[in-house]
Amino acid sequence: MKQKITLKHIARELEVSISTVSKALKNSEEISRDTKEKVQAFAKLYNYKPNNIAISLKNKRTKNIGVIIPDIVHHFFTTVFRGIEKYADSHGYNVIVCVSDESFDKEVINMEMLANGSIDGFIMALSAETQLKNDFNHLKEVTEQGIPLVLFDRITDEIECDKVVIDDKEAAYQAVTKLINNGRKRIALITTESYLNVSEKRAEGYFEALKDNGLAIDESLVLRLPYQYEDEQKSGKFFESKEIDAVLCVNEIFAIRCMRHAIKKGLKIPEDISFIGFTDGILSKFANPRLTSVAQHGERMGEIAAQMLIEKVESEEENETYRTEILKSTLIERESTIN
Amino acid sequence: MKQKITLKHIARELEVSISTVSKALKNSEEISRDTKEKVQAFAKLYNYKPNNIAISLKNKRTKNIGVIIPDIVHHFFTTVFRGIEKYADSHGYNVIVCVSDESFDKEVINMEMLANGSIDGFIMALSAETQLKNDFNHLKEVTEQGIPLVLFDRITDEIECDKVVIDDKEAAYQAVTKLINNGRKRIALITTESYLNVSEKRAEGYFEALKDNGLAIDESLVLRLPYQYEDEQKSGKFFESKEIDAVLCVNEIFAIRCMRHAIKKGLKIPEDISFIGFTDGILSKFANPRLTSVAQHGERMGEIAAQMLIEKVESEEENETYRTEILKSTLIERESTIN
DNA sequence: TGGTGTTACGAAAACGGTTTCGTGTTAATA
DNA sequence: TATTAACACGAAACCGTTTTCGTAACACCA
Repeated sequence: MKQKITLKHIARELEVSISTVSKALKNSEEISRDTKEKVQAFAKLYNYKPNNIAISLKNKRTKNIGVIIPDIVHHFFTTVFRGIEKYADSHGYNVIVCVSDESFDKEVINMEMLANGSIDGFIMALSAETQLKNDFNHLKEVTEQGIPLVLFDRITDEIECDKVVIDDKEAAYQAVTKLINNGRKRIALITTESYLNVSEKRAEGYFEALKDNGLAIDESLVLRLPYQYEDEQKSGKFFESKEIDAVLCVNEIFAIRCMRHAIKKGLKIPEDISFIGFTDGILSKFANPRLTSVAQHGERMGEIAAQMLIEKVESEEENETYRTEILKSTLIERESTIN
Repeated sequence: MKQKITLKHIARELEVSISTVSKALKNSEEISRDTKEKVQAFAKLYNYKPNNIAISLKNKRTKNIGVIIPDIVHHFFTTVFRGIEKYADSHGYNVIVCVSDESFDKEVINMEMLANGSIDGFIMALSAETQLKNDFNHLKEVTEQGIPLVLFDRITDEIECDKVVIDDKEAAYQAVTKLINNGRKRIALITTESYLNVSEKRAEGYFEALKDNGLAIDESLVLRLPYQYEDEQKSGKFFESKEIDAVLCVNEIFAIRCMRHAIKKGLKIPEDISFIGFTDGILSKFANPRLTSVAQHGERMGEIAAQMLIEKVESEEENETYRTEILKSTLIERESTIN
């Protein structure tokens, strides 16, 4: 087993001091040509690479970013993660991921773990439970310690920090407006049961668009489903019993499932009933019919989050100004709506 | 900004030595009841948490696992990752993810980066480019340094280390056999162009099943597509020109796309033509018709990989025995085949 | 010859912990 | 009373770096 070589080894071997080796490797002016060449040659020969941990301890900078997300088998989060990783990697940072599993406790534990020196800053999307409990002390503690934090998608107003979101309300508004312009009158909203910031925003946009276009708000056209629903009974009944000519779903899975119900009922998509989903993921693209969907530009979101974080991490002064970046979403029109 | 408190602070405040504080916090026998209580109370009050980096440096153990995968926006890898994260988390380990983006160079750079002290071991799936180049020096270097390595899914025989795979060949064999038992005679294989270990194995199983069942091997029924293909021309033509009654696809995207071609051609699934895909992901489940697919049990795979790695990391002796775990895959039958 | 300035290097502190070993104080024992 | 053991703690080394500061050796100049 080849042992990793350290400054100490080089120093001993070349009969110079550790400081000399360290300086020689950094091409310091202090060291003579001869010595530098000797040291550098030796280091290259034995493939010396400084120990990251030691450097982290010394510099009090780890070059690690902590990412905490509710789930990883989830297209949108994965997309954001890719953006984060991409930006981080190209700027010399590594990414440590923790999955909160929508659990408040796991979120807290993971944060505390990472906050003890493992990372230089956090990027996170709140777990459903955290949003429900409305308890953000763990975030507060971290920011009070001066650890930069960037929130994305699932955010809260209670914490002052940088944030990146998409214009959920606006996106829903536009989507519903489009449906109305296509002549749709009875537009359903399929949303989540549990309290999620984003779902609420989308619902707001839905209601506002109806109102602004002079359509009555009919609460019976709003269906709330469990976030991870497997049981199709509830949505099945909904489709059987209602007369609907368009549907806005807050995610693509809801949309795909509901399209099935519609097809089973004998409805033609998009002629009899139109569908628009959120999260323009793999399902929207490959569904049959292909689903018109609100693209959230997750990768861009991740890049922006990473950029915001790294800027804060690397800025010397404690900049107490935070910004919230609002990304424009895009409606990707496909076969489930009339063009 | 609340500064993080260290042993030194506590020692100064309580007018004892750093060693005493350290021992008191670990409930050492050496320290008197009084002192221990005093120190522990103080530590709790100021919410003292040891610095991970310092501990890592001292122990030469980071409690971090490095995971290098070709892509993260990819259902199977994500699933494996979830298994890894889950097991790691429950055993006190954090996970650092790097994405190789199917690039050899990125894989090498990321590995070297992490190998300098950041992690205790690696779990990885090789990039396509690495498999093509057949260059595994970076893996060799790492293992020679005594850093444990577990390979999953995209593996190589050139490196001695723990491995986890599914029985790709067997799975393909079973799938094709099933199609044959359903009376299918002209079974196509849609696979990848680039060299991927797994695709080759699946092709082997396909051929062997045909042979064992007395069906002629017709190379014109094998279609090779670029890994990330967007252009549907090639597969479109293939379906137009061939008489086929069943298709085995090495991933679900290929399957979904090809089902579209078949439907467009006026074929009925599964009556006229059956489809089986690999990677039982979200697409298989929600496709229309739902796709019969080989479940690779990614999460289980990740758990096993993590378990193997952590065992190696924590075992004192340099155990030079490696094992290859072969997971059984499962054929999930849905609407795209006849039951 | 004494003073000054370079040059080239080493000692040591620091980052924040853990751990070994030495030692002063007290109490028990011969 | 002298010896010994137990107790409770501190000093210091160590992990692998970086960086500040001190200084030996030499050259140069007046």
